Amino acid sequence: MKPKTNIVAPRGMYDLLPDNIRQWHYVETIARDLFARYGYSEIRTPLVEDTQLFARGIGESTDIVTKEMYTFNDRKGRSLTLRPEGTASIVRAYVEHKLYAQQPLSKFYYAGPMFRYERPQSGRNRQFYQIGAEAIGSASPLVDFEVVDMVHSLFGQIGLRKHLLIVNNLGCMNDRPRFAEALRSYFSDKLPMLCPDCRERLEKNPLRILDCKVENCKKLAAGGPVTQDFLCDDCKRHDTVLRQLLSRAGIEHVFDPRLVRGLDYYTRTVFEIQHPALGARNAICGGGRYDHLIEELGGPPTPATGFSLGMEATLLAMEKEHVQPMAEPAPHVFICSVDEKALFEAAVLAVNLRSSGLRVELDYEGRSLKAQMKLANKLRSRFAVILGEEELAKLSARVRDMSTGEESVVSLEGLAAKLVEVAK
RNA sequence: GUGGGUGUAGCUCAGCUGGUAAGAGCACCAGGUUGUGGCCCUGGGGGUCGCGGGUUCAAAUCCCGUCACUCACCCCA
Repeated sequence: MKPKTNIVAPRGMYDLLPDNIRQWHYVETIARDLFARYGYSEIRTPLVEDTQLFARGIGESTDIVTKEMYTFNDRKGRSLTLRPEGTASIVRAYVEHKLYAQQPLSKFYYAGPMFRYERPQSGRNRQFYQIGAEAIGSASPLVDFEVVDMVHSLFGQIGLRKHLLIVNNLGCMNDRPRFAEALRSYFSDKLPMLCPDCRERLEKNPLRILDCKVENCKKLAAGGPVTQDFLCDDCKRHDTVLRQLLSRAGIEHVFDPRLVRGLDYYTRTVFEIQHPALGARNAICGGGRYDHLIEELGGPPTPATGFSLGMEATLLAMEKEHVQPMAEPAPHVFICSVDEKALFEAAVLAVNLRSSGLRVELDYEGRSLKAQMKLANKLRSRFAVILGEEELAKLSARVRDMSTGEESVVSLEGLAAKLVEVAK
C-alpha cells in the first residue's frame, strides 16, 4: 500500500521548478543591473506587517483591504498581514528609519512575493511576485519621467517589443474630489443605464466607472467629464512636462484620460504598461505618484512616485513574444566509469576537475557504460571521460568528444589542464 | 464572492451515444554491442480513469456533491 496524501500547494500558489527559474533569474538580473544605473538601491522589508499599515496606506474601503488580505493574529494577539503590495512597507521603513533626514531624495527598488486572497486567473495568483521601485522625496515631474523610463526600458531590455505605456494625471488632492463630484452629477440621472457594478462605483469610487468594460457604460462615460478638465495649474504643468519629456526622449506612450488606478493613494501621475498578448488582466506594470502617503503613515509631508511590475504577467508576455533566456549551461564533462574501482576514482577525479572550473557530471550508481553515455548525451555534455581498467592501469583516461566521437587517451595528471583548454 | 470550461500513465492527450477501452505518443528502464551516446528495432515498468455518493446486471463513460486546475467578472501587478 502506497501512502497517498492529497497535500498540494495552496490554491493560487505554486512551485518554481528548475526549468522555470532560469527565466526569473534572467529578468531579475537585468532589472538589478538597470536599476543600479539609475541609482536605485535594493531594500528588503518583512513579508508581514502590522495590519494597520495596509488599512491606512491602501485605503480602508478598498477591496484589497476589505476582502483580499491574508490577516491573522500572532500568539500575542497582534493583527498581522501578509503584504498585499510593496509600497506601504517601503514607506513604513522610510519613516521608521527617518531616511528623509539623510538625503533629499531616496531611491529604492525591491523584489519579492506579495499576497492577495483572490480567485486565480491568467497572470494572477494569490502569491505573486513583484519588482518595484520608489523615488521618495521629490515632486518633480522629472522623477516621474525617470521612473517611467526606467521600467519601460526594463521591458525593452528583457526583449519585449509590444508593451504599451499609458499615462494619465488624476490631479492632486484638491482636484480629485472635484472631479469625483462632477462624475457623480453627470451619471446621477443615467443611473438606470449603468451596469450594477457601476451603480455601486458611483457611490464608492466614481473614477472607476471610467474603465468599466461594459459597452454601454463605456459609451456613457465617453460623453462625460475627464480628468483633464479638473486639473489645477500645477497639475496641468506637471502633466505637460512629463508627456513632453517622454516625447522628447522618444518613449512611445499614449495618453488615456480614462486611466484610473485602483489604489487610493495615487495623486497626479498614474501610468500603466500593458501587453496586448495577455488575457483580460493585461497590465504588466502599474504605478504613479503618491504625494500624501508618507505623511499619512506618520512621516513629514514628502512627495513620492514609483511603480510595481508583476513578474508572472511579465513572464507570460515574454512567452507570447518568444523571448527565451540563455539555456542552462551544459556540463563540460561527464565521467563514465566501467567498473567499481573506476567508479571510486571517478568521484575523486570529479573533485579535481571541478576545482579547475569545469562543470562536471558523473554516474553514482555503477550503471552500464552504455547507460552512462546515454546520460552524458542527454545532458549535452561536451566530453565524456571514460575510466576503465585499461585506462587506470596507465594512470590515464579516455576523452571522447561527444559531437565528433573522436577519442584520445590523456594522462590523469594532465587531464584537467587539457579539458580546460579544449572545453572553453 | 459570481459564472463558464476541464480533471484518464511523469508529460501531451485519445477513449466518454454505459458492456473485452485501461490505450497512444513522448519520457523512463533493459536488451540488440563481454567497455561507448545520438538513429533504428525489441521488450519492460508505470494508472485509486481527481475524490465521495447515486442510478444500473454493468460506470472512465450517465446524475448529484466536493476538491483542484483553467478562463472570465469584481478587483488588481
